[in-house]
Amino acid sequence: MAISTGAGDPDRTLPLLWRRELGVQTGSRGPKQRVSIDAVVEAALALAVDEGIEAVSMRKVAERVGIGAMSLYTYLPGKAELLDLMVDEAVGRAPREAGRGSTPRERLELLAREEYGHFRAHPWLLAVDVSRAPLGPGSSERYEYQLGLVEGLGLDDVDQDAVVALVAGFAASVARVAIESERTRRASGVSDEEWWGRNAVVLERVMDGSRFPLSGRVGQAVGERFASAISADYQFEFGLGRLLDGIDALLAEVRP
Amino acid sequence: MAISTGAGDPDRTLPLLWRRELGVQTGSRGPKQRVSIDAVVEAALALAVDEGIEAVSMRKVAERVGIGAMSLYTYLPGKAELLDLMVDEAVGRAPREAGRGSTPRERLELLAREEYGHFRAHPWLLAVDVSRAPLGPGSSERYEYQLGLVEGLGLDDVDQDAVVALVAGFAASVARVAIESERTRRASGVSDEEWWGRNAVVLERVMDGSRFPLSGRVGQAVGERFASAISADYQFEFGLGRLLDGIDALLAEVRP
DNA sequence: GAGATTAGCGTACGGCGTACGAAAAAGCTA
DNA sequence: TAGCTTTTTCGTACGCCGTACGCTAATCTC
Repeated sequence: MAISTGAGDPDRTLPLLWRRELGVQTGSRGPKQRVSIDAVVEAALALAVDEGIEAVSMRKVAERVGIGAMSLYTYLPGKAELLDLMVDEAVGRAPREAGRGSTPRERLELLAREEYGHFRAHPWLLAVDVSRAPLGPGSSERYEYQLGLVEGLGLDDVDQDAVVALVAGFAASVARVAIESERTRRASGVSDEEWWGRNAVVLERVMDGSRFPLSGRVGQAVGERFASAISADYQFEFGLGRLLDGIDALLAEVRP
Repeated sequence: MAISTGAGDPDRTLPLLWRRELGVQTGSRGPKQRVSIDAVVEAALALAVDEGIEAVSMRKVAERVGIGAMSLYTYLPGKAELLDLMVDEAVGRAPREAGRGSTPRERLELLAREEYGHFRAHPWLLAVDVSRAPLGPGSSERYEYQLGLVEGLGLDDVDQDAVVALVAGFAASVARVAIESERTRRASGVSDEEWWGRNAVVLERVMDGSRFPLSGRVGQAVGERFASAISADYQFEFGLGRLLDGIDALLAEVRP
């Protein structure tokens, strides 16, 4: 399933995202709301952490906050909007310490580590399709923070955007494979060794030496060097080094 | 949603993936199967292309091949395995022309363009969580092909793996944002201009000039330069340049 | 107090993956 | 040829999901 967001009407979603800035517009008549939107979002976040994003259903979220399932719809238009709020909240809580780096390279490296760590700590985030999610305070603040890391380096505006997108996208990309392999390992309840052992019987029948020579050699080397658990971490370190080298070359050209 | 795969038992999935190499093990007694696994996979692929991955349900796939929904379970253990087969099939069909590049840099550039183009052409692929998906013939052949592009450059086995993963991961990462923004644009049925116009009312109230100065300036520059449709394409070109610069620097060090 | 408004929520609908078991088809054995 | 065994087919059903609809009850305004 694609846990997707962004399908909601922006006219409905934006005021929800910026609810703290705009103030809650609740009617004065009728019964008071028994809980708050923040409590709903918080419950959904907790549920995602505890049981994974696919366990976040309207019924379960409602149960967590102590109201009926359909009562949720007096707080939110639907599930898509709830996911929007969850994502913006989580993005807004990512650390913002990369400004401490003393060189541009160091700042971008810290940014990449921050993003990587945040996605590893909140794996459900990458399982939500966020396509043109309405701009909320969390993602806006993070974007502003990221741009601040490359301000004044001689890059034009478009390339400032491109650099931070490149670094953040790289971190998300590696985090995604790390998370996916970790989740499957957990779900299957089988260690890497046993998993490969069970595969070996079939694979050896099929991979006669001549058909996949490089894969056989390289796959073995990778497998020997790393438990696949930490293979993603090496991917991250290796890729980050290359990426920062490439960005440094650009910065050297444009240095003001 | 996370349309997830890899939950299946590899003892069941691997023989399905390598069915052409191993031969189909169908019992001789009883009724003949009315269709083939290949027909099932093909129908699922067509369905994913026509209506998107979230429309791929067991009931609809069965209807497309002309059997009852529950009959599918005599071909496959479940939906997870069907997704495994779809992904491996689609990956195996990606073009493999990057070997024509005359320099390592050129080959990796072609690889990135190939991957990017393939994901753009088969957007449903990136919506499937493939975590430690059992190795099938399609992904095995592609991995072998990718490794061939960086063979003999002086990289050790582990870094050969890391380089191709970096380039392919980058392409997938940019393709993902391109696809997601395109899908949302289509789903909302609203042009970029109109979408921003509807957001502007709320955003202007909230983004007083002082809170997000960089975002405001850069966001405007990006918006003016690109319709957001082609913004991903610039991200790709920009990122690819930096990435290849960084890899080139490494290759210059290790050149044999 | 009367009326208007709004939150809460029970019920229900159409979708999903798939467990279960009956029916039917085909080959093997006697 | 008759009966048995194996295997495919598939109708029904269960428990999930998101959410449309409409009633009840709480609370403010007049």
